[in-house]
Amino acid sequence: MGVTKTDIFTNQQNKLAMQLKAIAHPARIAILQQIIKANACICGDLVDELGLAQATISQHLKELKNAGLIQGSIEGVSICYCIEPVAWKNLQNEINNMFASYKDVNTCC
Amino acid sequence: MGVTKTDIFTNQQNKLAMQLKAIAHPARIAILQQIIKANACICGDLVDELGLAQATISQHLKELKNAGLIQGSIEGVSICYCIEPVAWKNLQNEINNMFASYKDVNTCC
DNA sequence: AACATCTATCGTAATATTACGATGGATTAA
DNA sequence: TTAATCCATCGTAATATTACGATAGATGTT
Repeated sequence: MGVTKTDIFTNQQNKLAMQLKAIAHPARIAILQQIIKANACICGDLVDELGLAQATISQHLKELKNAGLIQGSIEGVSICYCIEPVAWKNLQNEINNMFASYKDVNTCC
Repeated sequence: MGVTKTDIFTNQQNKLAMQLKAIAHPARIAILQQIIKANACICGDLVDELGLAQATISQHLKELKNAGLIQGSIEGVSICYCIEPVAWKNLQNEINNMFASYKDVNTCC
């Protein structure tokens, strides 16, 4: 027990859950917002912007990267992160579809 | 340690993270999809539809309810769940804003 | 009242997440 | 080369999540 039963769900459901989970943390939301806002991808600035330790920020960046939502490239001594456009738009579509499938006929409850 | 530092983030960031976390599980995605599909809110049918124990489904429903995304009403001996329209649309907007704020200028990384 | 049905909750075990200090590897500057 | 800077990773403690059996409460049926 204690582990999610991914085998009884579809690949689509598992992937969507995995990517949503990557976003579902205030620090990672703040990181994404900062990356989007600054466009010219930030790196260690995130440590100053948010009030978290460097190791913690690095860990959050790793999760966003593992989910495929951001990408990083070496920029001199520091590392530059930015949105991974394809995954970002795919996720946007998946979420849109999910929300759009709900028709507010409200004939229940 | 081990607890999310909500105090250093905005209410908006915390709320969005909280609601996204509620959705960020394949079982809860499947539950939401089923509720939307059936419209006429299901209840114990979810236990049959998904391959999870009744206690587990009930726990997932509770989390969706705590996040304000669904509502339940007593329907005879069983309980009928459906989408909470207001929260659902608010969340849809919040997510849309987040994704829409990204302009694919790709001048980095 | 007695019974059946449905669901919420309790208790619990296994695992995952969160945060941070400390350390090490890579790159640039002196 | 030496020192400085930046970041990833390791190790770890505290807490949260996930899943399920067992049980209890509520409603409907006989």
